Amino acid sequence: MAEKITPRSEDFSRWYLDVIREAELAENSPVRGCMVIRPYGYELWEGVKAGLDRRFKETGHKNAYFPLFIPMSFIQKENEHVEGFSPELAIVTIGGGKELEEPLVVRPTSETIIGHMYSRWIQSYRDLPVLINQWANVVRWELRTRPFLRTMEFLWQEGHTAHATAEEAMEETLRMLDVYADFAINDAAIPVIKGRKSEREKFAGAVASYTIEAMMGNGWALQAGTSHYLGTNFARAFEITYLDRNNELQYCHTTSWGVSTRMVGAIVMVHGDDQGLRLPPVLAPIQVVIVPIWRKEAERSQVLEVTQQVKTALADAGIRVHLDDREEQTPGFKFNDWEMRGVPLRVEIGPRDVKQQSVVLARRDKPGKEGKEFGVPLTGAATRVKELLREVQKSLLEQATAFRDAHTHYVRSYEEFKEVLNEEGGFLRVHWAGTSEDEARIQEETKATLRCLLLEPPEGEGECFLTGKKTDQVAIFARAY
RNA sequence: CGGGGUGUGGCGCAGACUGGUAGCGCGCAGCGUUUGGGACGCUGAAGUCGGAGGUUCAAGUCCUCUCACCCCGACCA
Repeated sequence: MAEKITPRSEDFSRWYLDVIREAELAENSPVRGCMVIRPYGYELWEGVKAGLDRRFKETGHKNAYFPLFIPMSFIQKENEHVEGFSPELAIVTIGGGKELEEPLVVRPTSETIIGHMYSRWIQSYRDLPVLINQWANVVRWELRTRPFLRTMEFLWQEGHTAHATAEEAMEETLRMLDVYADFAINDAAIPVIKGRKSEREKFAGAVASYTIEAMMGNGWALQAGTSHYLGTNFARAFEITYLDRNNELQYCHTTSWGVSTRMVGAIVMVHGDDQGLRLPPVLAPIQVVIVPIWRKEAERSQVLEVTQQVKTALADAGIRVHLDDREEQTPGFKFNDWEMRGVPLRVEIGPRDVKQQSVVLARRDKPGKEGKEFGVPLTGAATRVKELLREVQKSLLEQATAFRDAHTHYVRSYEEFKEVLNEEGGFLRVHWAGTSEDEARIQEETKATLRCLLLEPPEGEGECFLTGKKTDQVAIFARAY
């Protein structure tokens, strides 16, 4: 049978597109730059949503919904914000067959309209903080798109909070960055680096932007989530004010933070291998697939009876299980098919197993025989499956961490920087005291960008690899999506 | 927006230079044999050859125009 997935080593970008197509996560749409998220891909996104939403609720946030359309004038109220977004806005100028008096912007993000509402809702310090999140779609007119990583329309959540003081707002900004990191590491099994964006890379309108950066399987970086401290920029633009205890009018300090369907792309690119997807059990739509095997008609009913029992036992144990009883496919085909779709664990049940009252378990994170366990007693199967799911989750995180660490290099000079980047790629860890112009030059010459400045670098003081100046600031540079 | 490429059953492609009744693989449907790592046989359905115009007795093939998509570079969750 023809190979449907290009090997990763041959062409990573092609591999990524192949996996997304073959695993039926998403497909290109008739509209250029947009994608259709198919049920399996959407279930994965629902897993991401569930993990994040739970954490948002636990940290005191409520969900709400704001409109898709934003008056043009709102976007124009905050200077940097307009400049940052105007090239990528989709604008509605005709409605109901008539030219609109004021064009409506299809939201690229909702700071402005939410700011407008906050100015009405917030009067007193007693109204603060306001902690709201919304799940929504947004549109940015991108020229160069890639499924999940960058599409013209994408799904995300955007949190928007308002606080009395800068300290509180900053605390919130960093708290949500921690929430993102916790989700990425524990649910998505993606090791991420928390850091601050440089002036050049920060969000348009923010005072400071923070990021979680992940390394993809080709050594490139991906910003998997961002959290912004907006200072009083939007409060001033939208007059979000409150009276403090001394009856004095003050501007609120606001934050915003977002994670998008890009996270799905990250999961694909961090864990996937030449066989296809490898999904972390916490997020996998199907955690366990059962494949029945038989030769003769007599064996069929016996085998199916046992697979049905196991399915029930696993479902009762709270495991997302699927029984693949298709008769038109051979077991071998099913093995490959479900591996390609990234199901973490497979249960094989054939006549031999029925006789011994046992099952065969195969884990996705380890190839072939190495990942198989034979003769697992039927009675203890659910317990063993649960253990293995935990192990697979842990193992995926370990593998990704080991990969990232193996491809992260501390460099001391620009020469070394270029050499390592060319020969190995990956993350370049440097002491950094350069300017935005230096950053631009590095990008031009090497295509690497400053991904983030580490929050608490363990290195201590050193010399900037570019300028030689003493600094305790440590940065990660990398090629990025 | 600059550079490169491709449009032919659902998908991947051949056919084009040299014009002469549209073909292959996969997939799909039916039947039978199969089933512990991507099964096989037989039968069958399915294509205005991206679009428009032109040359010609005759155009998937030659000419002109046009549209769309993909890939590589400048901006971005």
